[in-house]
Amino acid sequence: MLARRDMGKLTFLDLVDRSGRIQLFCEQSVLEGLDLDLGDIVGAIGRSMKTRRGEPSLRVGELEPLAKIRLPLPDIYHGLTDVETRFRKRYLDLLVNEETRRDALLRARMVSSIRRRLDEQGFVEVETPVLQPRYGGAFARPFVTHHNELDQDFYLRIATELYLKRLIVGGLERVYEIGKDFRNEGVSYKHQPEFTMLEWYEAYADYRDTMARIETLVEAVALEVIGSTKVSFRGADIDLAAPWRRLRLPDALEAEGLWTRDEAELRRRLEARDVDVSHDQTWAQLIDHALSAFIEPTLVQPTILHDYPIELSPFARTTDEDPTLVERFEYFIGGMELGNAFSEINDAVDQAERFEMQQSARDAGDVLAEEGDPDYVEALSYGMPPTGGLGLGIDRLVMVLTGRETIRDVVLFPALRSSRE
RNA sequence: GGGCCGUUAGCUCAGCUGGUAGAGCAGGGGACUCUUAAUCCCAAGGUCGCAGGUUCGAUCCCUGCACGGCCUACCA
Repeated sequence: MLARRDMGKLTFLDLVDRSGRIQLFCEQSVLEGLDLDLGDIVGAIGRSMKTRRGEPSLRVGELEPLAKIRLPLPDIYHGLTDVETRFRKRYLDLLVNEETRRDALLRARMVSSIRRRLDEQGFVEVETPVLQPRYGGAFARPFVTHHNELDQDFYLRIATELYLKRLIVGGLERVYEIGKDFRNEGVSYKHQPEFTMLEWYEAYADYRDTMARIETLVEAVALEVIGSTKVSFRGADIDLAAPWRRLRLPDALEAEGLWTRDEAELRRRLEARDVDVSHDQTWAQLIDHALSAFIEPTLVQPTILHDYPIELSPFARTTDEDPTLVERFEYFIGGMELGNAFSEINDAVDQAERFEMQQSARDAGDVLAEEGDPDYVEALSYGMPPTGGLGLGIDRLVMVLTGRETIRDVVLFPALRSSRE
């Protein structure tokens, strides 16, 4: 019960639930002996009617209190705007801000739409370990925890990649997982320490098949969930309809005058553009930096950026034309990376060599470069079919579909520092 | 990590040049049989984020701290 208008012997109440709002029309006798406050939960039985002003209402015959509010509700008219309170007490945000409720439901519909479509396309949903003895599948710092009985440290997964591909080795052929990944890094409008990731792996597919699958998936999900492929995000009008623009990464950098294999030269060119490259130890890190500073922000309409340097991509197979490039793409919407995909390396020897390349990068000071995973290499030794794999940041797609500008708005309980109370 | 900004009643917000704080909503009491941000009357509601400092006097000026926001840096 979120509004009450007393007219002497007549009382109008607004009852709100997930399905919307209905006005209750109560005569004095119905409310006799009841102590009703805004925020109370009540059940009402009555007949539908229209008031003189034409408002559809329920003429209440019986009103039953179901739950008593004990603390005052935030201002219904102004809503709850204090950002910190909205995040810490999301239940209040949901109670008084309709858009919050709407977007929470939209997220749920989006995830089930994705799930349903993948299921229909022959994918099998699986669950892989969150606690992993070694972490991999992404360049990120992990959270570490400890198992007492086993007396062993575990990492909270930064990706599901390496376990899912073991399932491809095992013959499941099309698998996916939707779950939380954990990365022990900074927070921003598009980063949270725990976030929801979709990864799928498809045997007998390559990155071109995967491009088609993701762009048609996003298009279909948008149509189903918001009824349109057109969205407004961060001040831009965006059309999610397939096919998406394709752009080779070397071409994109070349157009900016930033495509060179010469590390020192690339460093000079970036410095000339006032980029702080002091933290970048390797050519790969410099390229990555150039990409995020000069290319990513320009990719507002959905864009598939493909053919990455081998140094950035320890799990992607090389292109047929150029052994220094791999069959990998990232896709961007609204100047934000939504996900990453590639034709997987399916040869154990190739994979072992890539881990060695990554070890060299670590030795050169890139602390995020992949550590090897001998157990994974062993799995590949039993033969993995050619496979297309993809990751999708679920939270970020929710941002795009809802038009919310920060990831904290699409995660119900975002990570905040504890307040000392 | 750095810079800037914010924190006043349960909520939304005022508060001038330093003189111990106001409103609306919610909550309490009252009037009203068609309201819908209902209206009207009455009363109540405060560790001005926390701790110091300057001052005769601090919500206001200064310092530190906490939490939050934006930018930046870091970051698949």
